[in-house]
Parts: sequence; C-alpha cells; structure tokens
Amino acid sequence: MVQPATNVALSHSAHDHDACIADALTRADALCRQRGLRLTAIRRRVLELIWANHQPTKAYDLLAQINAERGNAAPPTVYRALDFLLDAGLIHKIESQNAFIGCAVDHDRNQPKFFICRTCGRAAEIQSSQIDDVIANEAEEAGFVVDHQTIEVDGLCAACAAALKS
Amino acid sequence: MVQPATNVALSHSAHDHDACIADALTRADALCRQRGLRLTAIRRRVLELIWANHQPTKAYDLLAQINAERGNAAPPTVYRALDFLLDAGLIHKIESQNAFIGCAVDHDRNQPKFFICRTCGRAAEIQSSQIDDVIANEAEEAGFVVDHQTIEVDGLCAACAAALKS
DNA sequence: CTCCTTAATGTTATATGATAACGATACCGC
DNA sequence: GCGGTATCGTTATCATATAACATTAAGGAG
Repeated sequence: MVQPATNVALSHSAHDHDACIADALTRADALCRQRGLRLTAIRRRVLELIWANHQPTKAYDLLAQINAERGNAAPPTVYRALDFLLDAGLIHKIESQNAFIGCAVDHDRNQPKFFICRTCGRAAEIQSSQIDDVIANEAEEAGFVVDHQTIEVDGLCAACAAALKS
Repeated sequence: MVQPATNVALSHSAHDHDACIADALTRADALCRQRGLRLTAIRRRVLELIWANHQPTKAYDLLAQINAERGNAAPPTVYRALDFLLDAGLIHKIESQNAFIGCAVDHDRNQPKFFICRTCGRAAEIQSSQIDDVIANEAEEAGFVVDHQTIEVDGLCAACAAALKS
C-alpha cells in the first residue's frame, strides 16, 4: 500500500516532485500563519508525507511511515493531524478510498472534485466551476441547501488510457 | 443507528411506505428474473430492510436486524448480499457514510447522485443528466475515461431547511 | 430421478479504518 | 514565572470489511 515517492515521481511525465512538495509546505505555512493556526511538527510531517506519496494515502500507511522514523505513534496521532489538515483545507479525503490527498487548488468558490485513475492510482483535483454551477442549479430547484460535496470520478487518466491502447 | 421504519415514514410528508417497499421488491424480482440472477431469501430480505429503513443503512445495522429475526448471521452474510445487490444495481453505496440505500431510478445513461440531508438523514437520489454531461465534458477535455462516479451532496433538504427557518 | 457441478451460505478468524477517554506536556498571553 | 488552553501520548475499544475454508442447496446433464 505504501508507495515510495521515487517510484511515483518516475512513473509518469517528469515533474519536479521535491519542488512540488516544498511549494505545498510553503503554502501551508503561509496559510497557517495568516489564520493563526499552528502547523506543528507532526502536522507538518503528515502533510509532507501525503504530498510525497503523491497519491491518495491511507491513514495507517502514514502511521507506518511516521513510526518508521519516530518509533512512537498511535492511530490518534495521525488522525488528529489529518483532522487538523482537513479543517484547514490543506488536504481532502477521498471517500471512496478512505484515503487522503493534498489540496492542490484554491477553493474560494468551488468544491473539491477528483478524477481518479484506477491504473496509476492518482487522483487529479480539477477546478471546474461548471460542475458546481450545475449542482447549484439542481439544488436550487429541489430547495436543497448545499453544504459540502463529494465528487469522485473513477476511470482511466489520459496517460494510462494511451498506454493501454498501444 | 437503526431507525424503525415507522418513525421515518411519519417524519415527513406521508407516503405509502409499504407500497414503496413492495414496489422496489417487485422491480427487483423482475430485474433478476430477466437477467437470470438469483434473488435469494437473504438477498431479498437485505434489500427489503434497506428499503424499510428508508435512509442510508449501515452493514452492521442490517446484520443486527437480520440476527434479531434469524439468530445466525455473520458479517459475510450481509456483505455478500450487499455485494450482490450492488452488482445488480439494486442498491448504491453512500461512500461518505459507509452506508447503503435502495436504487430509486433508472440508470440507463446516468450515474447515481445523491442529495443527503444532515438533519433528517435522508438521501434523495436525483436523476439529472446535466451533471453527467458536464462531467463528461470535463473528462473529455482532460482525456480522462470515465468509469464510475461518486456524487454526494450534503446539506439541508427543503423540508428541514424550512423547519429550521421557522 | 439422481448424479454432478457450481453457486450460495455458514463459520471462524482477522485485517483495516477510526475514535473515546484520560493523563502528560508544551505553548502563549499575561 | 504563572495559569489556562491546545496539543500530544497512551491504552483500549469500536466500526467497517474481507480471507479462507467447510457445508449446503440449486439446477442442468444424463
């Protein structure tokens, strides 16, 4: 279940994975400072591991990774960090997988949505406001007051679809 | 967690709940006969209980209900029935709640979607193809091949929103 | 009808995901 | 430095789901 970051970084088109992790942490630091939240060592490390895994990551995999480096840590250690990060909007939960992934977009007006590839396992967060608009319309018609959305689309990403065809 | 059917039936606008359950079972019988699937006693009973609960229902609640009437039943008994019903398209899983609900619509061209009320707990399955269309467009642009969607919108249903305002 | 194969169920054990409860510690404003 | 609150450690337990294998039942071939 645990996927070393190096494998992941190599498997598709190259991207500067270290920079991508560093960026995410910088953004998290800024956001927490701005809002008076405390990004403690554990919370920061959990966030870093989630970004490093680069795929939806399970709580117990994080726990194992933490324990590999620190030795002590029980489930609440990880779940509390995850709760904090979720509340801060720094990560999202992929409900269909009971897994967590770093937030890659700005959610001022739209809700998280993912395209999840069943082959490479990656979850791409997409930013379409169209989907939110349509849902808002449907809700309006039904008199339903929207609070939160779970939108997870499973299938094949472009790269994996191409690989399968050839 | 287990909610007696009578409470549920009374809580909002009246509907003939017995008939609604009976209809669902009739449809299930027909569909299984047509497709050569075996809607065995357990499977049928699990489906019936799900409809009777009239809300997303947890596997272990179903297990308790089954055991109350038959005494013997372990988790696999229920999970196997649920798997069958899911495969047959007779129920859906609400991923954000680890719960199951009867399928109320025809899915020839569109995928399941739910409006879930945080107050009364009901999950209304909606049939908009607009949402599917927009997702299909987004996927097209991204080169993503859609296989399955999880769309769960949490909030307040019209009735509960009205009740809160007054 | 009976044998045979396969699908379905029973049963035990265990894996996986998440939280309750409470004590100890660290941070931060005063 | 002091005191209150947030965070973390620790233990136990609850909740969700499946593996593995034994047993039984259903339905077709002969």
